[in-house]
Amino acid sequence: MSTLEAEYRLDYFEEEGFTREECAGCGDFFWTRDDGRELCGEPPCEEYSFLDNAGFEEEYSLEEMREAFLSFFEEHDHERIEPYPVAANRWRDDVLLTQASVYDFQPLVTSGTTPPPANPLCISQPCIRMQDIDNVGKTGRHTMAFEMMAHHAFNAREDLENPGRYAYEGEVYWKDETVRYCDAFFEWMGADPEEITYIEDPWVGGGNAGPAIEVIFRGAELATLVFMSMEQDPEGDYELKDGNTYSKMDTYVVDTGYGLERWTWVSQGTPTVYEAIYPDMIAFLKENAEIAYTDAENDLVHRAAKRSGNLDVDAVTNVESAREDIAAELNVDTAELTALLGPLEDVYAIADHCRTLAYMFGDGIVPSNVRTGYLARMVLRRTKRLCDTVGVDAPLDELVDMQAERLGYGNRDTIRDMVRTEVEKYRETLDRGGRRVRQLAEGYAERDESIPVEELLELYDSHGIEPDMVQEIAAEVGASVAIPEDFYRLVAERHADEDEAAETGATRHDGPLADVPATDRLYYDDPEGIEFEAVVLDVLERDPADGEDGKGEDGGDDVEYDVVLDQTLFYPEGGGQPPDHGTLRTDDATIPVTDAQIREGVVYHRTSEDPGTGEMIRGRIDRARRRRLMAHHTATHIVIHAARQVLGEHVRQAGAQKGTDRSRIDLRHYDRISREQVKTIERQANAIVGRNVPVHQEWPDRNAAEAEHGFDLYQGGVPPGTDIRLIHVAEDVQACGGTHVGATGDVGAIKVLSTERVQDGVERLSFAAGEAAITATQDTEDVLYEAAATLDVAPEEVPETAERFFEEWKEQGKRIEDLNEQLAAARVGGGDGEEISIGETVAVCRRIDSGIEELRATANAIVEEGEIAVLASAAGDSAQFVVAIPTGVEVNAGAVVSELASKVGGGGGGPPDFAQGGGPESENVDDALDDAPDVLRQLSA
RNA sequence: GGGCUCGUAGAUCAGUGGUAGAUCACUCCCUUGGCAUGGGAGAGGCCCCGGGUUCAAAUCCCGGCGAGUCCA
Repeated sequence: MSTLEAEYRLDYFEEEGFTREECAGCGDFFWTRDDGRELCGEPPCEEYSFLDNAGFEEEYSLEEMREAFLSFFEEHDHERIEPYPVAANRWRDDVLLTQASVYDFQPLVTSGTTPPPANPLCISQPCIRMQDIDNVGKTGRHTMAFEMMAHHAFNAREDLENPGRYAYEGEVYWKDETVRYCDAFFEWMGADPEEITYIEDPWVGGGNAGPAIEVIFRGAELATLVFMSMEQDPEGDYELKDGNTYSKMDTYVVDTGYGLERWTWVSQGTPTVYEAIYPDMIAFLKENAEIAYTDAENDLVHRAAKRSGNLDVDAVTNVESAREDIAAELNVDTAELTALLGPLEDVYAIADHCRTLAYMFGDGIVPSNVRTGYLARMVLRRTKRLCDTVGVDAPLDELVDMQAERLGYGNRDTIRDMVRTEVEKYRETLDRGGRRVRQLAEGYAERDESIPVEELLELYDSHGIEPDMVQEIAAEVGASVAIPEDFYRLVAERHADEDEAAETGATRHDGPLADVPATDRLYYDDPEGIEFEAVVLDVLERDPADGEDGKGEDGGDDVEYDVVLDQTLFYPEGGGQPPDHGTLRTDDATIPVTDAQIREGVVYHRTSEDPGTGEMIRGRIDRARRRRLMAHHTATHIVIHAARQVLGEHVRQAGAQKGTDRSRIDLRHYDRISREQVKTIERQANAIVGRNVPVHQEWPDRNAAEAEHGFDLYQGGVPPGTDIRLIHVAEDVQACGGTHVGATGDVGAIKVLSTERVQDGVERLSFAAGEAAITATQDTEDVLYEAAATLDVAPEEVPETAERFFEEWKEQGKRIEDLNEQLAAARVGGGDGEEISIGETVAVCRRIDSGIEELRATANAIVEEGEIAVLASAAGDSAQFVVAIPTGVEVNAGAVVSELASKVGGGGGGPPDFAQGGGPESENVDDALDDAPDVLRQLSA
């Protein structure tokens, strides 16, 4: 086993006269030019010493600092790269948000699968870290949004047998040069090199590891230099701090991070980072919230802020107790300090959160109740609450726009629209929640109970109502409530036993793998091709147990095969496009292909017969099926393009499935799609079809393609590789591996069939293309014609007629009710039936074979006369009874009904004055009714 | 992706298997010179849709549609 100590003995340190010291405070090893130095320089061993004592030659704004860094590295042979979106889930599915510059290059570049956009490169990457959200504003140095400036180099070992297997070759630079660049940048900025310390701090994360160095200057960690060079390996020689063993990789990556905000702050030496990075916005917010301090207060705030900046946040988890310590140190009352600092902290947080929101919405995140959309919603609501608390009355969309403008986003109108929509939704949630809580709290107040914790959890979990809000409203109506300390832990407990759903793999091929070269796929060069010749390279028998649970039309136990060819026209399932079907013909047989899957470049053709390895076959694909699939695939691109034109550029594909009869795409959008919008989308889509422009493909270098078309290329995921396939449909360009028609006119027609809200923020559009569009339209028309025939009117009269019928139906219902009452009144006193005396009351026992409504009405009428009603019916399949008792008569109607109903094999009940019941044996109704007088007498006794 | 909650008059909501309700809004009448108001009467419901259980479903069960919310 080996530790990483040797990894830090750099020639550069040697040449520059550095010495290795052990920190007297924390015991970490560090490198310094100052050989008398005992402490590593990082809090808590030392305090920030740049506050009111700027560390560089000049003060820099955020923009100036970014430019200084990037141009410095540009001058030193790095290529400047445009930042990636903050929504990292647009190119990787293991994380939601971009949290570091290296995220941009994971996993495809760091693994060597795909070349980097430049090598070496420098970048300033916007990042969002939600973990620190509670500290933002309070500690003086935490921000949720930040830019990580970085220089990266991607290296591959030079002694590899097969260097061509990685997308980059050889070493660009490694540890010595990295530290040299960092050191040089400090010097260029005018920092005193004696003050810099390089702390040894091995890095481990996500299955990778390597030596790493923290760069400390005046108490602040200004950079981290990570040398990603190892991967987890049970056989590995290096045991690292996570207890796992690691071994060296073939590729190794320089991963650095220089916090733009920190550097800007240190250059200015302001008490908090926020004042250094958003001076204008903070001034605006302070004025808007009418925060003004006297000189004495200002001085106190200033001194407190300096102390906050010095807090070690790892050690101080509780902001409250930290505040007490500061108050004690400054010799002021804690409450007074809180009252003074609270609004300021809120203002800081608002500025930071608005920047976060600008990044999120600017990079195309749409608010929703899942994934990144949910995070955006949480941040937005939190920000809105902060604004309300501190008294900022400027509309939130305006505040976010201030940051969006500063960040140079071009879609500011959409951003504002999304913020406004979200604020409105939040307001509705608060209204709804407020009413619910008020009602609930009043109930508990009346019973003089306090609101239980379970209720609080329910309010939060199911209705999004924060405990604070419950407390506020409870206080108004005089109900008590205790919020437990560990409230959010209890929430987490509620969600503890939810199981994760398994991810569906990229391919459904689950059989054994063939050891053959990648299949030559002919469908890209010959999209119209139907027939081809090929050699059978391998035939793999499938385990019947692996089969698709007997769904195959061929029946249960038949053996199935995966046939591997040297080349094929069969399109394997992928990118939401189903596989081709067709046949393989040998000299003696024509074998149907029912599925085609691809795995590691090899296409597997599913058959129920073995064509024989080594045989020459003629393949033929099902032309009609393929044409329909191609039409739907091209139509998908057209519909997305049209939807973006109609709904906005933020619209992106969140999933798609093509079919032969209909296809669907899920679109990220922050509102329901109206009928009018659907019509416009349909019109625009068909206009593209009508223009009949050629659909063409190209295979450009991915980085060139990204530079030209941006990240919106990847509607359906990011493909690996150096070159990517682009499909141009009119003005629309997408990275796509599917098959397409030759020109938009070949799509024929596009008909949107339905919209459905699949999640908040995701709308599903179903549509049909070509022949299928005609069929779908005909189906819809059939429905209309059928309805028209039933109503015996012309189709165009259907809506009006349906409305009239509905109105008449309602009228008639009322009329029937009315007549029932009249009929009931007329029945009273007259007619057949038995009238008997129960004590001093007359009881009417009568059979009326009609509906229950009529029975009830009649019973009511009889009761009004002061008489007991016992009515029976055997009109339907079953017997029904209604018993009504006038007030003042001591007979329980429920008991009577129950007794009578038992004679027809059923039951019944109801309130003592009016009960109903019945049973299935309608032939016994008369017998039961005959017994009624006895029953009444018995029960009145 | 998963969990939870909700869907009843135009609006807000009661209604735990037995005759569909309240408040506001609406219409009309009375009170007043007019307004605020006060008094009275009335109209307004496929109880989201479809199945199931039951003598009986707004109510219980299953499915769908619509809305909200929390978690990763």
